[in-house]
Amino acid sequence: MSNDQTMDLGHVMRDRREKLTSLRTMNVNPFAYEFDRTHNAGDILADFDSYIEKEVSVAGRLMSIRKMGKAAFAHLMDSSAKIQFYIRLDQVSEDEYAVFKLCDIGDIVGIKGKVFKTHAGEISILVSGFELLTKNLRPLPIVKEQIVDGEKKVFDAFTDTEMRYRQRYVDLVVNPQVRETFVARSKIITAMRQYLDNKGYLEVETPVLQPVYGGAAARPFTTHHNALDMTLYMRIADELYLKRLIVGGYEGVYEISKDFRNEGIDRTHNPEFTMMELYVAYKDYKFMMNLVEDMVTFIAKTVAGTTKINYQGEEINLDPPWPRLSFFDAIKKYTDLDLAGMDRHGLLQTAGQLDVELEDFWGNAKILDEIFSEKVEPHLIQPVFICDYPVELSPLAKKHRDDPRLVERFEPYIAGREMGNSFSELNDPIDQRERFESQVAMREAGDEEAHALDEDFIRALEYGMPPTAGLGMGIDRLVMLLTDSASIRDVIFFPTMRQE
RNA sequence: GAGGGUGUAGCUCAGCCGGUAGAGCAGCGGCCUUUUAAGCCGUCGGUCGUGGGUUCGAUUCCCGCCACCCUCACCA
Repeated sequence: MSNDQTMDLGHVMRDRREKLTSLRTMNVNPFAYEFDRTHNAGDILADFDSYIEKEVSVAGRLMSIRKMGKAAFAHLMDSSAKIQFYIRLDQVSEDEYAVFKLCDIGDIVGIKGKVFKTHAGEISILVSGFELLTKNLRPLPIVKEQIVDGEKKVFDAFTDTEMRYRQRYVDLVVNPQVRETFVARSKIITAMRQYLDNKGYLEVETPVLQPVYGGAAARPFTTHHNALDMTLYMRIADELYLKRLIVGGYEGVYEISKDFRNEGIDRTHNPEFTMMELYVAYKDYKFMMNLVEDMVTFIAKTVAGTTKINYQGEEINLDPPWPRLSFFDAIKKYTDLDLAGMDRHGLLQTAGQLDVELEDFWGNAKILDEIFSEKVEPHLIQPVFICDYPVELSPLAKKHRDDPRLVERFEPYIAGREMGNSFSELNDPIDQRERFESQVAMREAGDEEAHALDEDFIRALEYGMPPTAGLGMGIDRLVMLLTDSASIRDVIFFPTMRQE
C-alpha cells in the first residue's frame, strides 16, 4: 500500500483508515460480501402509494448526511435514483447506529425499513436495519443541491474536465446527467442494432488487426505480432473485409466496432471511435439514403421520443425526407461558383479567391474537398444528403451511371457535421486496381493518408461481388447529436488522454 | 503542429501591482430524534502544477517544462 498517497490527501484519508480499524474492532467487515435488496430507489419514488408503510430494503452510495445527534437524515443513490432515509437511535440497535455514525459520504450501505413521507413531503425510508457494505476511503467531491421553485440548483458541481475524463467513475457518481448520456448511448446502439436486425441483416465481426489497412483515408496505428514476426495495423475501417463477405454470399452484413486512426484529437475526433458499417447486396446508394433517414428517425424516436431535437442551441428536424444536393450544386449554392469540370488552374485560382489554403501535393479532388469543407459544411445544419462526389476522392465507390467524373456516393450532414459515408460499391476489379494505383501514386507524392493497394481484396472482387450499397456511420457523432453533447469526449467513457 | 487561456485545501473558488495564503462545502470534536445547500460552537487542513531565474524575500514578476481547455491546422 502506498502510504505516500494517503499522506497526499492529508488527514481525511488517514481518518477513514482509522475508521476501518474501529469498524473491525466492532466486528463489522467494512467490505461486505453481499446484501439482499428488495427494491430500487426509483421503484419506490415512482409509486409511493403502493409502497407506503411497506418494508423495503435498498442499497446504494451515501450522497448526503444530516446528523442530529440521536437521529439523522441521509440520501443514498442506486443506479435508478436517490432516496432519503431517516435513521433514529430508537429504531435500530446501538451497534447499528454506531456503525452509521462512522459512515461518510461515498460509503455504500444497505438499509431496511418502512416507506413514509416526511413533514416536508419527501418520500423516505424509516430505517430499522442498517449495514455498511463498502467503506469509502477517498473523499468524493461534495455536490450539494437545492430545490428552488421546482428547479434544481447545484452547488460546487464537479466540473474540472480533466478530472472528469481521467476519473470518469467519479464523474458518473456525482454528475447524474453524465450517467444519462451514456445510458442514451447504449440505447442508441441497441436501437440501431434492432433496426438492422429487423431488416434481416447479419451482424458480423471482422479483424481489428490487419496486415494491410484500408477502407478509408487515414494514418493507422502500427503494431507487431511476435510469433509471426509481422507488422500489423489496427483497422481504420471495416469496409474491405465486409465486402469480402458480400463476395462470399451474404446479402446484408453489418458490424458495429471500434476503428483506430492515428490522427489529431479534438472535440469531434478520438483516436479510437465507434463505427457502424453496413453492406447490402443488389442495392445502390439511393437505397442507402432512404435507409439512413429511416434508421436515424427510428433511433431518435426510440431514444428521445421525438424527431425534433435541439443540438447546441440549434433546432434540428430529423423528419424525412432529407433534401439531396449534389456536391457541385452545394458549392454553387454557398459560393455562387460552378466548379464542375474546372481545370487545375481554375481551381487554384478559385481557392485563392475564397481564401482556402492548400498543400502542394494535393490533387484537384482534394482541393475541391477543402473548398467544400470550408465554404459549405458549416451551413449544413438541417439534415441533408450531399451526393455525387468527384471520383478521385472515392477510390472504393462506383462511377456515377450518368457522369464518369463522379461517383455514386453520399454523405449525410447534420449540424454541420459529416455523420456518415455511403456509396454504390465499386465491384469492377479492373477499375478498382486502377483506383488503388492512383492512390499509390498520391501516396508517393506525399499524401500519407492515401489508400494502400490490397491485392487480396482485388482477388475477391475478381470472383464477383454483386451490386452492393455500403454505408459507414460514426456512432459517437450520432450520440453527440442525440444527447446534445459538444465534445466527443462527453460520449466516450474513457477518452484518450496523455498519461498522467 | 501554431496561437490564446487555465492550474491555489478533498471539491468549488477568492487573493497576491513581491513580504511564504483565505472563504464556503467536506473532515475532526461538542450540542442537537422530521432534516434537506440542516443549524450553532470549536478545530484540523496547503512544499499556491513543476523546474529554473531576478530579488534581502516569489504563490505573485520573467523563462523553460507538464497537464487540461478553447481557436486554427489535419482527419470521421
